[in-house]
Amino acid sequence: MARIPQKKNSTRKESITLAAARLFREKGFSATGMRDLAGSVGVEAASLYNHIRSKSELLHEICFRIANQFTAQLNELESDGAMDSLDKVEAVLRFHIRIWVEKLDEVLVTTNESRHLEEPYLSAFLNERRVYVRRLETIIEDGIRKGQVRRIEPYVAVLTLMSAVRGIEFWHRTKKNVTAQQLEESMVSNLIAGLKK
Amino acid sequence: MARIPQKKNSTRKESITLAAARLFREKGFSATGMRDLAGSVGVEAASLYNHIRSKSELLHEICFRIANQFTAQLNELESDGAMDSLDKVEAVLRFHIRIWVEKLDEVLVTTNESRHLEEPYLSAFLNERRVYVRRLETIIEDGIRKGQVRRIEPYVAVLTLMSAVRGIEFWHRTKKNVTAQQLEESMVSNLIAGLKK
DNA sequence: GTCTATATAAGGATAGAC
DNA sequence: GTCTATCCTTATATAGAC
Repeated sequence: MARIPQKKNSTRKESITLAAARLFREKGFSATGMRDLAGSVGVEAASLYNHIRSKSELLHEICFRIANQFTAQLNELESDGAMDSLDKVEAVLRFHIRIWVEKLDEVLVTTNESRHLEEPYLSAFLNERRVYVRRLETIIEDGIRKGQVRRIEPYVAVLTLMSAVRGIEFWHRTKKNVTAQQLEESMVSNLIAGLKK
Repeated sequence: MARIPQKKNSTRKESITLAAARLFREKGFSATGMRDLAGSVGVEAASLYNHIRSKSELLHEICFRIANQFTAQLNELESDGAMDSLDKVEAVLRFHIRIWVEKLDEVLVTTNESRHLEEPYLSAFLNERRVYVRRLETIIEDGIRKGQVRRIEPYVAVLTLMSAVRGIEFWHRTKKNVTAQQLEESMVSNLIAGLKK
């Protein structure tokens, strides 16, 4: 009997991956046991191995999926010749904010637990991130040359932007007072104002 | 025979604590074994227990020492009636930057690994942090009232400032191009400009 | 105060019945 | 595809000789 094609997020493996993202975020990769994960999925630990190869594979899946989303968005953005530098920076910033708002588990695991990737994936991941940061620096440098951006260290500016959005982790615990929209606008205006000449 | 009084950072326990901070940062609390720690100190694992009670105790020591430094600086600052709000924010920001530059291991462990504290210390720690953030919000609100600070969400502003400095983690790997001074000035001007009215 | 040896628990992963 | 049972390794921490 032919298998019915399924949407990616309805497969068994996908729901395991998302449960893992949640646990890896809450307890960390090393402190999360396969028995914890099995419990949160509703099976015994041994059963997980019919769907995944190892605990490491889950981390790999989470980290590279997120990394590729960042890279893909930047690719799209850079192919747009009409945008000026400051608008590009803002677009990247808004993308980061939305990922942190919408996919907290996965992006936090990518940020905090990627160090537990096994080689050669760890090196590949770090390299992809290095390249990504350098591309953002180039956009900032371009903005400085064109007089749209203050004369600051491009590297520092990129680090500041990428790190500032990590505060969204704490927003998630107290959403009540500030909506996602307010958060985004407040953060964007705050950070972009700091760049403008 | 009387013991000679020693400076705190020359005791055996202190050097173990600093070695632990380094390992906890690099590998995470859970993934760091007592054998790893013993190896980096130069003894067998069992010998560590003549100086410390448990692995948890080391984490506790690291986290509360840093947390208390932040609180103490804020206490000092707030007792200065002559400073206006924006200057207070800048002073806090500079203090954060310097801690991240000078004590990366300990502040990163405090930030990333404090979740592994045992109760009741975990609750005490989270509460201290909550209070600290609220006090910073108050300073920002004060600045808005007095017309020195743009009308943004105080909570978002505080999260943004406190998170932005985390980028310094990556600066440590590439110090060569940007000095600590440049880093501090670039970050301060960038972030404070975003707040000013 | 440090060592070797070990107690005790928990970790990831596999075998094989159903 | 899920289960029970289990292998094997590693973990924190302790006991007791020196």
